[in-house]
Amino acid sequence: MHPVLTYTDRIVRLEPPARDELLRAFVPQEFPKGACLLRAGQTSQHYHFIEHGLVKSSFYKEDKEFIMNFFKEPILFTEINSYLTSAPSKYQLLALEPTTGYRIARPDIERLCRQHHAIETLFKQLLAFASVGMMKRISEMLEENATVRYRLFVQEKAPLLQRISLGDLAAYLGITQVSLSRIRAGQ
Amino acid sequence: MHPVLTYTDRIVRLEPPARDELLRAFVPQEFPKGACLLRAGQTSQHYHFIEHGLVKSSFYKEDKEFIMNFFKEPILFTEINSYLTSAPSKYQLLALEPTTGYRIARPDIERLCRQHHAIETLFKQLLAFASVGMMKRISEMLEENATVRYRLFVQEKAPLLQRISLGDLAAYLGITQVSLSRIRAGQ
DNA sequence: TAGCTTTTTTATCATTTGATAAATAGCCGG
DNA sequence: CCGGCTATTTATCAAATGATAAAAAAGCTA
Repeated sequence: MHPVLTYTDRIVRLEPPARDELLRAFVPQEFPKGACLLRAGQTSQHYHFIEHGLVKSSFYKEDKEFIMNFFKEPILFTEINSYLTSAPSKYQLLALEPTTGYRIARPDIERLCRQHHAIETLFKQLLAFASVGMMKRISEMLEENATVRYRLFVQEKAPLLQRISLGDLAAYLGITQVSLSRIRAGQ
Repeated sequence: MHPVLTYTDRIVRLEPPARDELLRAFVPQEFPKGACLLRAGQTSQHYHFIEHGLVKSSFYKEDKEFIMNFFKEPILFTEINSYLTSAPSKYQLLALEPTTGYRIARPDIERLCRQHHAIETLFKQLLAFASVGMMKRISEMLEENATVRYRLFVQEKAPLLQRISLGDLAAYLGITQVSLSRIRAGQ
């Protein structure tokens, strides 16, 4: 089965016409390590499905990078803010590993959401997943200091930990890499 | 026109059958100041429409309160995490002012979302708004210190500022009330 | 208005995190 | 295997924030 359908089947059941039309709208994509799926300043016009690989969503503030999220296979995602508001993105999407997958353009998504109620349900569910994740993130940033947030990340995202640099982990935790090194050393 | 429809009309256009059925599912609600719309530990089973009033979503960590968000009229919202996962809520919803409005139960929402594509679109849009807001929040917490986050709040949410205590603002910013007082004093 | 409670401010000291620089370790291409 | 990158650690000092206590201000109610 097509990897996009393997993924969407676990979220919502699509009838054959919806499945077929959805698949026709997805275009294969391939990115070497370090390539940008979306540059800051561009508008997010696609959802991306990652079949293999890892992508980070990040932005820069005065030469310091901060990471909003990591997206690893299999996942269907986009830079939501720019996608929803049509504003230029503050964030870039950058492949941390050689990444392959597919993408679908917003006009196709909007048309398919209008034509097939179940596809609208699918994209609503994607927003629901994103909301749950962001709420957890905000909650942790409010109540836990960097040391605890680091431990939680290690506990809950152990497989991801093997694939990202400590610098990127620090940028995700919202601290400097030097601070993270200190935390790892145990004070 | 019914205040719920005045609100939803600005998000998505509903046809008369959908409008009527939607309205029939909303039940009037009234809360005095200090009342709980949802207690921590309960499962979030409703969306709430606030016609007049103000509600905070917050949780406690070792006697310290942290605030996830303020919801002021007019708004249709819920504690999303518990609503979506059916898990007991970590968060409470508490009226900061005498609050009036309506609520709609999850089984009704699910039925209406199945029956009326446009109602599904409406609730998808509510998730979209929530996502945009949370992304901005995460972004700010990563890149700005408490002083800047305070200034941004004052700039962007001036009307809300008049209606909440400094203690609640500190709990929203993720700092102690004493720290916020120091920030306001200007170092 | 007096007295009580709650909110906000001020002060002091401890802890966490940042900035910077330098040392060490790891990695990769020739 | 060497040399040069890049990533990570260590060290030092500064800045931001927390914890605690107490004072001052504001609000409420009898």
